[in-house]
Amino acid sequence: MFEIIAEPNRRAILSLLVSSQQSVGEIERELRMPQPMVSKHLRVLRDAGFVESTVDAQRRLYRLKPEPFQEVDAWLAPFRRFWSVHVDALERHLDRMDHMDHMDQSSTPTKKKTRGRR
Amino acid sequence: MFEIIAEPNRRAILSLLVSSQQSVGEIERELRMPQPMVSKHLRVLRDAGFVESTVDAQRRLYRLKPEPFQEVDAWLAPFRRFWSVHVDALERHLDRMDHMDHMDQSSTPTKKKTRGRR
DNA sequence: GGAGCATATACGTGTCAAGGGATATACGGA
DNA sequence: TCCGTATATCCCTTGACACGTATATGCTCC
Repeated sequence: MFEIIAEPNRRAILSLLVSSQQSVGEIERELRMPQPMVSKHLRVLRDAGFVESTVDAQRRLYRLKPEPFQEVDAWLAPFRRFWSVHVDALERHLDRMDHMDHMDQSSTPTKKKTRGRR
Repeated sequence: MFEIIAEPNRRAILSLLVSSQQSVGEIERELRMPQPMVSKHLRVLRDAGFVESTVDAQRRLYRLKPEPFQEVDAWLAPFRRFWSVHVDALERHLDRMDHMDHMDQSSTPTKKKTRGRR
């Protein structure tokens, strides 16, 4: 699944499809990519469940499917917990600096603090 | 960046480091992976900013860095909007079925609805 | 039914990176 | 200073995949 989105052209195609469904020809024009390459990448994306297609005469319209993205999100979850801990630590650190600023009135013009409290 | 996490062994290493920092030898043992391979993957991860290391005598302790994960999360953001729309659509669909259940008291024992409202 | 467009597949080629093993570097202890 | 441990780097081979070109399939309209 990660191998799929590791390919830049495939990510470009996915980004295109966020706004709305597109035909192969539209993708080909917008990404300036030879048509067989578009079709092949779409094939990979479809096999991996990232997109699905419907037939409209000779055209095929491709649109996103949510499931794989949710899986990526699920993989990311543990790390998200980890990095928010770090953001909290940073916040605490900055809070301490705020306190030091309050105690030290000599006002050496350091960093401005424009953070809001939760 | 996606190429980095596309490699299964590297994802395994990252998952290991979620709980706490680890030395190369510990990773080697837990993942049953030859040591040069561990070092090489760690090198890639470090160059990409996913991990950082500190020296402890002959040991090197590796721990996660949050930034690249936040970038992955940022990339995922537009798609998250997209898939929550779909979840909402599903919710609306199920809500409609709820209404139909209420209107139709013939109570054909279909799916139980155990969803909560937000 | 034939022409033309839209899309898919087949094949050949080059590149790049993972894996394995051997070896180098660095540090701590006797 | 010598040895053992811990980690990093080097070399080589192999496989996978992206890309380009050529060709096949399928549909619409005249």
